[in-house]
Amino acid sequence: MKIIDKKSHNVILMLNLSYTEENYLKSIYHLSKGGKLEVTTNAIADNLKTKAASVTDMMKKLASKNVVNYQKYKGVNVSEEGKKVALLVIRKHRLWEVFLVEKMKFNWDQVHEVAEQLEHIKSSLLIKRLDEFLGYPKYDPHGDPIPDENGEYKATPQIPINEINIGHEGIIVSVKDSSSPFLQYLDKIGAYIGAKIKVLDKVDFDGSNEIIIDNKRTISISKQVSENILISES
Amino acid sequence: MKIIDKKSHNVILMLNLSYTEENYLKSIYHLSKGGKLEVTTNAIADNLKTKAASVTDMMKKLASKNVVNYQKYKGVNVSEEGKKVALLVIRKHRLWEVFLVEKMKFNWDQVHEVAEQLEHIKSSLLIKRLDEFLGYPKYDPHGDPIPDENGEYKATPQIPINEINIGHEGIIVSVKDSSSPFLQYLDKIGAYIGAKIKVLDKVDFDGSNEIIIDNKRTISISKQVSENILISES
DNA sequence: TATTAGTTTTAGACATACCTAAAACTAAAC
DNA sequence: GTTTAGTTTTAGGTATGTCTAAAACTAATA
Repeated sequence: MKIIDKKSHNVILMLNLSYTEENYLKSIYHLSKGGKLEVTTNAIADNLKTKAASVTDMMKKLASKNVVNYQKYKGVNVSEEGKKVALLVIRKHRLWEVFLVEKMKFNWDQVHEVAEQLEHIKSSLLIKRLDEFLGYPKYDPHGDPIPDENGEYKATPQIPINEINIGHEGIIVSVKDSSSPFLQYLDKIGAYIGAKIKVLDKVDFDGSNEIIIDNKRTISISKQVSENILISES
Repeated sequence: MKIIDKKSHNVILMLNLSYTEENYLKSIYHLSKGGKLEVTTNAIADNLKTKAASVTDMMKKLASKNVVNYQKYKGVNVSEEGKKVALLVIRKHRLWEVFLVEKMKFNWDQVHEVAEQLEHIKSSLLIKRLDEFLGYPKYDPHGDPIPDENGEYKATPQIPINEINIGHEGIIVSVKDSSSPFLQYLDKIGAYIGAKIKVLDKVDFDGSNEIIIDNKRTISISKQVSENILISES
């Protein structure tokens, strides 16, 4: 269906994609790292827990709708139009995650399944109002950036704790050292991906940092540890 | 799938009904006035804008899942289990409508379409928290009662304005017609759920009613309009 | 009671999204 | 250049929910 936007007089393609088609686009967008890499059939099948043959069928359909660029045996990627769809779904997913954690008091590990459903609700007004209601958040509870209405977002700068200034806070998004002893140490102190960290104090002579985790647990971590925990500042 | 409820030790049938099946149950529940009347195939087809043949197919399927009582040519009704499903969907629909109006600043006439989608989100925790977040509302923005977790609600005696005697007054609790044009008309004349209405005069020859809204605005409404505004007399 | 109009069901198709199994293709090893 | 292992596509089939057209049934009228 082609409709004319009365304001811009541009031709807009009204894409009415199914829940399933939206999920495929989102998967391809993620696997291609935002459209940068070609994605294989098997990678999509693994990601969506389906079979390669089903993926091939869907690629033909999405190609016919011009939301992916697909050539037999040559892999697939999102088209410009498909990228917009994927980014809108991601925007909705992450806004709903913020809503669930901030307003519905969900834990960060309870939000994903429900957000997978909510991301397909079709109402541009709702998304606009939800964004406003939540105070135009830039990051979701996992520290991932929320695309704006135009699909634009800045990649999260990931900063080690030792580079965060006193009083600043953020979310643990990654670790540099993923050895077992280090991860066990993180577990012991109650640090995990998604945990909220605030830097309370920095000790000059040994480079250690005093931090509070999830506004609950105050702890001092060594310079070495603080260099290996990456934070997305908020 | 049968699971055992740890608290009650009762066997619970985990019904995983589709979006479509839920809509059929809701429709049958409404058309049967809460399970009181037998519902015909054509009535369901009209209500869901589908065809009688499709309804028959679905009735067989819902009967096999024990959520409706169905006998060929004899009409259909919700079973006890089906009634629970229908009431949960209605509860979710109405809670989301309150959310959209109170928190998302939607107008009355904008909520229905979106609530039709949101009512199928599967998360009992979300509904519990949403209910809490909204302050345990008893009525939706159209004045319809919201069933509690057990599916119970009290029906308010709702009387159309044309049946209210001269000099009597009450509160608008609901509307029969919830089409966009009608809701916009109500908005225009300053009528809303919760508004105080007093019937000042009734004109016999055309059935129109002269009313005063909130002791401020005196207006004449047609017979048609007065039949579609429901009042709780006080 | 027989007819008939309207309702409901059945039969057979279609689209979506999935599957398995076999065929086609790619790319790397020999 | 062949072989081969792995990937991808095709072919054909399944389940869901829809449809049209025809058959079956109900209930009201003659």
